[in-house]
Amino acid sequence: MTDIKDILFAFSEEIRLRIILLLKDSLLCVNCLTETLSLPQPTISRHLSLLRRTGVLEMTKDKLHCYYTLNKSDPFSSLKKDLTRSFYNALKGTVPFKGDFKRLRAVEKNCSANCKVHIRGGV
Amino acid sequence: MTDIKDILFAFSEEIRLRIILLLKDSLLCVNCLTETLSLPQPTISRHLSLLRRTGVLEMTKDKLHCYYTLNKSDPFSSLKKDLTRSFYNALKGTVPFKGDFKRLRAVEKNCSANCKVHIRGGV
DNA sequence: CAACTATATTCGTATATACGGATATAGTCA
DNA sequence: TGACTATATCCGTATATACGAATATAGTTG
Repeated sequence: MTDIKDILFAFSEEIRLRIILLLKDSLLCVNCLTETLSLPQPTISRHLSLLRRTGVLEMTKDKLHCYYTLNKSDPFSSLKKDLTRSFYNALKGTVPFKGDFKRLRAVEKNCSANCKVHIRGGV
Repeated sequence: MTDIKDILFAFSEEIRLRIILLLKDSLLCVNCLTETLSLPQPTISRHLSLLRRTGVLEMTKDKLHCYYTLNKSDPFSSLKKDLTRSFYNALKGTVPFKGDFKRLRAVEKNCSANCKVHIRGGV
């Protein structure tokens, strides 16, 4: 049921875009995202929930942890992939995104869950 | 001064996206856009003004008419180009965009200004 | 069962946005 | 100059959005 308005909305907020780009080649738990972005956990959860409703992300549960990653199989997935790649290429070296990637590397070292960063073959 | 938030905002509204895609390979006056989209003229002007402030569009005046087209020379232009192309490829065949292109062809025939549609070498 | 961890949701508030209608500006032409 | 055309801006209103703090849910472990 995702329509173009939902996609526009999903990609139109900086925090959501930071989340999308962090998940571009990774599978991360909510806690890693929260720490990487240094934002309140409810804020992250709210955005994750919206991105999931919109079909941008998908989530899998494993025991206590909820892992989020890009949803690769939905009607508009090629547009979402394009947008993700476009934003990634344009922004990976800029504030605040560059810092996000750097912080993620530190955060995931202390993570007790099974997050995976830098998955090959991402968008 | 355009920053990423402005770009996100500019591309996040359906009417604005319709305008952007109509201007992808064209140079159009406000009136042609208004008629093509069948929306009140102030609505179109407001969105055009925002898109210009954000650096997505540029405008040139010629006598009575204001012509809008994509702004090809600004800091984030490659991102904007990418986004435009991504949206165009994904949406050109869908409602309401497909109808917009069709209506534009009819509208520009009766246009007394010097609009140019389907410029080669667009984004 | 109790304490703990991970995540989601609710609630109230402040702010932002879009819209239509009316109006303003400004150039053109008879 | 007066009528006309093209476009921009103002204004009030209705709606939507984000946020933080508090709270709820739910699985895990001692």
